[in-house]
Amino acid sequence: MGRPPCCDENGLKKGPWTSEEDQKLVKYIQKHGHGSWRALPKLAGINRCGKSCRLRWTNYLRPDIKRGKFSQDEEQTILNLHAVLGNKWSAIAGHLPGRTDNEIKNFWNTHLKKKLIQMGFDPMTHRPRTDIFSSLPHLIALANLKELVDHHSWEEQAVRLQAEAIQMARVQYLQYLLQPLASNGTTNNNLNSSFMDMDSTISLLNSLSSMKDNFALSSPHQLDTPTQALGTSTLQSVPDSILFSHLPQLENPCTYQTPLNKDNMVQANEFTAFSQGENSPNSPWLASSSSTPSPSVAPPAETNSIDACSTSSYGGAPFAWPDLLLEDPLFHELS
DNA sequence: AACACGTACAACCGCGGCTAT
DNA sequence: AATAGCCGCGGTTGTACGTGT
Repeated sequence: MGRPPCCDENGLKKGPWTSEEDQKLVKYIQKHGHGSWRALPKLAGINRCGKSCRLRWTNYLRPDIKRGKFSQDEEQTILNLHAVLGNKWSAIAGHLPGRTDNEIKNFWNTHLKKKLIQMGFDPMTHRPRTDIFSSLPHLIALANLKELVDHHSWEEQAVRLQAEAIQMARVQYLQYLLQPLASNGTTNNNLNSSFMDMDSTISLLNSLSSMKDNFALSSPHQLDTPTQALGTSTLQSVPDSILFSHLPQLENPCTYQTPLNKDNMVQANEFTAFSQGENSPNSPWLASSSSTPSPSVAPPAETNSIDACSTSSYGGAPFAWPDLLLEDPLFHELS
């Protein structure tokens, strides 16, 4: 429709509010209520647009606003709600009395988002990230831990880290190769893509766990999936040069799109605990961890659909390699 | 002390939903 | 049914303040 912005009128003030303007606004609303925001500025004697007045009132001047730092409980609630609702700040604010959507949004962008990223989680999906660069802090932490225990040399660590990075790249590339499978003519794309993500995650976990145990780079995992069909040991045969030449093609490799299915929950929780580096009592991803009961929010729809799935098949759909995969030279090297 | 850089947060902008005409 | 206008929301920007060099 292209309605012009309400603040187009010339002569209306913008920018920071003065205490005088605040007083006028508070006084007017206390006496008359805000009524029509568009009409309010004139009636209150404020040289601003109604939108600006509404924002100032709802985000700053409202008497029921709780100022000050967010408590641990509030932080936990925001994390929980964001995992379910996403960036629905007003909906999240509805569960936090006295907090405005703007305040929560700012708190998220300046604190919580960074916190999640530092912990190796995708702040949008709340799931572990597997792309190499976002995982580097974990790899380094892992190497440092190992060093403390075993007193191995820096050179050994470097070799180990390099090997681990290559291993992760392999997993990532495999995930990239398998992406078309998840959307290749079957009826339940969400279901299939969840298998892809889970398998890659488990392969990655196995790789890291194995390294932790004996510096071996991988161990085969007993899952009846295409990932297993290729096998992590087969992955070891991928030449690094080919591998890294493919990496720039990866599109958003860190995103996990679907929840884990219930049959894989044990592995999923292990991975969650592992990824966090410690069993944080405040973990938003562990069901029993919250110190306060989570608000009753309906789970996302796809969570329910996953309940019906099984780890032993792809919903019964006949399996075939997609053309995109068959055309890839690396696929032929792998198989 | 001066500067650069990072952080926090208030405020603005533009879009879309809803409602009245 | 189409249009116009209001309101609320989410994304982005601007700026004050803090910290490190």
